[in-house]
Amino acid sequence: MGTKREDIIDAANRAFYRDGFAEVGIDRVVGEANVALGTLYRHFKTRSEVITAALQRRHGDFLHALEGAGEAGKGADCVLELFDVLEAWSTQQGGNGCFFLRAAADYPADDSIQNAARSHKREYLAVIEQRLLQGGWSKGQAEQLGSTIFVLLEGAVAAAFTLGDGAAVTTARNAAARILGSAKPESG
Amino acid sequence: MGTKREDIIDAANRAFYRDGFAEVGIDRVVGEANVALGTLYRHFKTRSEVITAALQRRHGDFLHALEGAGEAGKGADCVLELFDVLEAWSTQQGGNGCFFLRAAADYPADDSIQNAARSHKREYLAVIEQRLLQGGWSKGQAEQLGSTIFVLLEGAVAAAFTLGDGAAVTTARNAAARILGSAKPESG
DNA sequence: AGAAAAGTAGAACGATCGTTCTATCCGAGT
DNA sequence: ACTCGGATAGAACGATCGTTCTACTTTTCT
Repeated sequence: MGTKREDIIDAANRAFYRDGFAEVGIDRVVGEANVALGTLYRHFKTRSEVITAALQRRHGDFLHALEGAGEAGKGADCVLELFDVLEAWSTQQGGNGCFFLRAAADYPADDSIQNAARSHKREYLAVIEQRLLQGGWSKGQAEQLGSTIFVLLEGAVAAAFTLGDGAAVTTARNAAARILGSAKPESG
Repeated sequence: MGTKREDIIDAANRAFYRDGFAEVGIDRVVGEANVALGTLYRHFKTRSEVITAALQRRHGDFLHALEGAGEAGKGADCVLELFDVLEAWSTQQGGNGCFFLRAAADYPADDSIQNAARSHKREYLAVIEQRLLQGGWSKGQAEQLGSTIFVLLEGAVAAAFTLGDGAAVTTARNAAARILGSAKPESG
């Protein structure tokens, strides 16, 4: 059905993520989506709605990628697999940093964009904590370790963007492994 | 002398960092700088030059803040003080994430902006490695640990922005302390 | 088949934006 | 006193952008 709508959202995701919100306009999005201008404005009331839809779609895709791997792991492995998913995801997307942070920073006055970014990060953190619980850590440990893993994952995408390669994800993964190893679920 | 120029750069830093590149124009900068439009264009040839100057100024201020603290520490302390400086800096600036990453993401086709962001991060990483050397770690350890500390620092500002409070910096600092503790310079 | 909905190409509009220009004014230096 | 470089306010311009509109064609549904 709404395949045109999906095309627009896909194109918006690619264009905005690759070239930045400041440099791509609606015309670039319709051009990359192979869609008429009127079609976009039939599906979305405003540019802000396009961006919000792109964020929501990316959130769904990312969560799907997260849940598609590492659910069977035990101990630290099911947490560390988050880094593997992130590395594949980041390089596949182009390694231009976190799309949600970029959108939130560019449109601090846009409530729907702020909401999309905030709720994404909340759910992301929740997934991390759930993996820690699944790995055998207690609820209190999961909250504490979850924040640390979250910082490492966020730092990984930021550093990968800055340094231009995905080695930072491996660095973050190693750090996470060391920290998880020194706070084993058996010993807590 | 060039106090008007400084006013413009200051205002650009505040406005762009607070409200994002997509939402603030040259008129907002001149308005916040209490300066005439012609004055801005006497000092800068283009908007891109204003942004680049803002980045360079912020780089200088940040490095100055870094070098102003923790130079006397020994061992892990002189590295961990980077987190303390970052926390003060981040909350003082408003906690809207890394200005350089945001600029680099928004203007991927602007060479001077890309250069300013890239060289900032390079120097930042160099400061971290220098602190590790100062703390007694070997050159090889400094490079390896430096990447990890860098990831933690980058993750700290990103997470602080997302979660809205500075607790992420403390989380990152604790993680850094644990990692530095398990790779003591005496034992390497 | 026929009607309703969705899509297309492109013109058009109003607003905004980056940039330039004009005219005037102020302050410092020989 | 006269000039000259920097500052000011604001008009002006061309480009772009987001959004709407028109006219036409295609798809979809019953």
